[in-house]
Amino acid sequence: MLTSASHAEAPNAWTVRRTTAPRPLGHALDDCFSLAPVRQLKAKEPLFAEGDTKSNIYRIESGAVLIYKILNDGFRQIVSFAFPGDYVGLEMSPLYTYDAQTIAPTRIRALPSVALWRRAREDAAIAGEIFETLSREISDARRHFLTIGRLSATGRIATFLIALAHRNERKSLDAVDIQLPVRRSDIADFLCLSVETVSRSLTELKTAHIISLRGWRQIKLIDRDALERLAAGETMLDQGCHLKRAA
Amino acid sequence: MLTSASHAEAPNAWTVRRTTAPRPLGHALDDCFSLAPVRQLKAKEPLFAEGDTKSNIYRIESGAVLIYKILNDGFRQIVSFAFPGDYVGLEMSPLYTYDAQTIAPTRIRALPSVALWRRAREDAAIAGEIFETLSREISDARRHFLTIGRLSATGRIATFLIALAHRNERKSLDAVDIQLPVRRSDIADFLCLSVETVSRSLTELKTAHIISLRGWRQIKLIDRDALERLAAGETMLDQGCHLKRAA
DNA sequence: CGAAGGATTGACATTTGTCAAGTAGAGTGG
DNA sequence: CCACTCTACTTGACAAATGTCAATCCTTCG
Repeated sequence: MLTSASHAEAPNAWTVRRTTAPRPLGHALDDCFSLAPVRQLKAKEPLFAEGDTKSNIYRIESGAVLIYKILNDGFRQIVSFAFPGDYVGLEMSPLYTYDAQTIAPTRIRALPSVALWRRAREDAAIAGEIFETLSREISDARRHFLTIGRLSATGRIATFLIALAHRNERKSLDAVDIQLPVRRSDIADFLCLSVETVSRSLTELKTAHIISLRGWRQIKLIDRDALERLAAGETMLDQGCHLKRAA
Repeated sequence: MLTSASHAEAPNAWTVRRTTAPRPLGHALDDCFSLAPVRQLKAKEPLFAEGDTKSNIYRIESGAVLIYKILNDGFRQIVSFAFPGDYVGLEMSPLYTYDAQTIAPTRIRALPSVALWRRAREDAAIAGEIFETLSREISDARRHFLTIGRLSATGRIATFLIALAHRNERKSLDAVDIQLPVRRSDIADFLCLSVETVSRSLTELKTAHIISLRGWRQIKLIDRDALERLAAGETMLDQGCHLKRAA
């Protein structure tokens, strides 16, 4: 949800030829990477920069990576967060089109892009999984721009929190008590908001007893339905909104 | 620029790998479609709806198609415009994820999606071109969300006009006197603005003598540099802005 | 325990959306 | 060719949302 991912289970044309097997879940792409060497990075280390020749395609093993772009006016736009299992740089281009930097100690596997393309040409299963991953990236990107373009600050935050919850569910982690992997300013740069607005929206959700905060990185989703509604475009006023401003 | 496309030479990373050969432009994908039957549609006819089973992938021969989504709150979000040469529905998914409707009399070719995927499995050249097209869609989608998220109304309009100019250049049409293919409300729904704001921004550009308007659908780009700067994030005040409000 | 970075809050400016007129183009029938 | 009409567009006044700047308050970590 947050980035191009390997979480792979869209039923589609490519999997058709595998329908006989109970889990047409593709591991072919993953397998390519399991042979690749692991690289260990510290926090805040660059992985590559915009304009670099794209030599490798990466898969995150542990940690977290920020994919972003520095705009002319100096602002930073985060395009996606990459977490364990996610691929980075899969889209086909001769150069990296973004900057990438770790935000925590991170282990990655690097596979030379030419090697991957060669294998994709030879093995239709791999090509198919790349199609799937790219298709998912397209729909993620489009969903994200709906989020940015149409939702209020609070709606965007709600969307973000729901996405984190989903991610935790997929990984069998706690989807209620969520450990924020990023700082406020990262959220802001991802959702095209100012840090202040992110902060205000979180406070608003807290005041409405939809979430609760423990420290800066621990968030508890109390009323997930309300979050879903906000993410769907309802406003705080639409809802029966218990306590408009009780405080 | 405006949609997933076959028009293959946006000034970006993609052009680099083609610098050696003058036109290594792939026609394999196009060839697939040239055998497909043509369908004739009137203006305002639906091509498919969100949730329909994806039976066909389309290529526009003439006319124009709107790809959009109706949101919960009734708003319409236009995801892209598809013009002659563009593909529609290429991304891999078992269902259409958007609505599509013609905005003018349109001729399209329809290719069964299973047929295309089969050919892609057999022919690496076709698979490669699909990769490229999808990759371009990803970068278009991301560029678009930068536009939506970071630019003022005027900046977004400028971006849109520049994109139209590029499109016309690619097709050897007039890139200065531009015939708008869409209405204000389509621009608004594409750029996540209200119709009124679109109108005001156009008026502002006209007043600054950056564009001129002849009727509703004819736009002349007078100061393209200024447009480029606005699209890059500069504000009207940043520039030496001849005539702040001379009127 | 103190320092430094990160987060929150408040006051205010700016931008954009909304609602309500009003105007201009395009098409139609006389 | 003109009047009529419908739709698309423009403009204005105002409200709401968000960004900006500045001050202050937490947390974390050394």
